[in-house]
Amino acid sequence: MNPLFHELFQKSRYLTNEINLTLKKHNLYASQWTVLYCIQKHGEMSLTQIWKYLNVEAPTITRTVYRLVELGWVDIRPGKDRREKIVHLSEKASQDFQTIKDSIFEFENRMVAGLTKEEEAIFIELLRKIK
Amino acid sequence: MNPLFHELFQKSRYLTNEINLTLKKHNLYASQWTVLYCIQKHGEMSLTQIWKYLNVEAPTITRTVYRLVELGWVDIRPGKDRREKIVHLSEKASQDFQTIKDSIFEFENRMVAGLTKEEEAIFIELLRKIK
DNA sequence: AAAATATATTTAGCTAAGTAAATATATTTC
DNA sequence: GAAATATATTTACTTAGCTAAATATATTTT
Repeated sequence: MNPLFHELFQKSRYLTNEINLTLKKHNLYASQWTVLYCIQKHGEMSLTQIWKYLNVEAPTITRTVYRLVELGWVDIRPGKDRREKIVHLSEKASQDFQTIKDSIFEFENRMVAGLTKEEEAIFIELLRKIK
Repeated sequence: MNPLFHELFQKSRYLTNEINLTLKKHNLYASQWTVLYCIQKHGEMSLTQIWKYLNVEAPTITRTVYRLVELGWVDIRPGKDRREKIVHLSEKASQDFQTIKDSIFEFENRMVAGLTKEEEAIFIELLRKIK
């Protein structure tokens, strides 16, 4: 395999594992946090809005959101369109949000500490050229 | 989330999906191909050699290799150390290998067509700085 | 040689992605 | 307004990674 792809996949796996480790103290997994973050940013969202925004398939979001409901991080209410379900952060999630966001922020900064701001920009640019 | 991480995860997912699409005509999945490629390259390998080389956990390789046995891509024989299992390509896999390798090669080149060789090198270098 | 430790693999169970097809409700077309 | 089509969500099942703990065989220590 082209080393570029090999390295990219390895790093992606490494980073999700490290994020999971960081989130462990908050009893969250990476994908769960991604959904929480996305909902917090947009106020409240339907399932469809979430999966379209995150660019994953619908069943993935159904599953993750229902797990988040079970764990008490989000609540679901019906929308005006009776097909759709609107997801919003629970009281608990709203309270804990900033603390969790801070640990993730700290983690992310640690991971890119070896890159200058310019290199970060170049990296993203190159990443976008792979398609 | 830092856009760098967001883009990296998205691209990683996009690429595995595209590789799966490319491999579909050969009735293979990305991770199965990765294992086949690795075995072909090294002649034959024990399970431990495979997972250490690919940098994943042992149970992941156990599962993938046994699926490959079921599908007729690899065979397993005992090693001299009676704990270990040696995996090698089947007749079928050896025959089809070059064709599959060619489609993957074609796919990879298409994906990096937007980058110069120099940019590829820079990309890998930056990727390695994230840690 | 027996006990302790190490290594190779497996089992069980979790998150996380995917596809294909089913179900329920809305919207559009005839 | 009924039929056809579209949209939102769910269900069932697959690959693909992970951790923790079990099992079997080797190696080292005592």
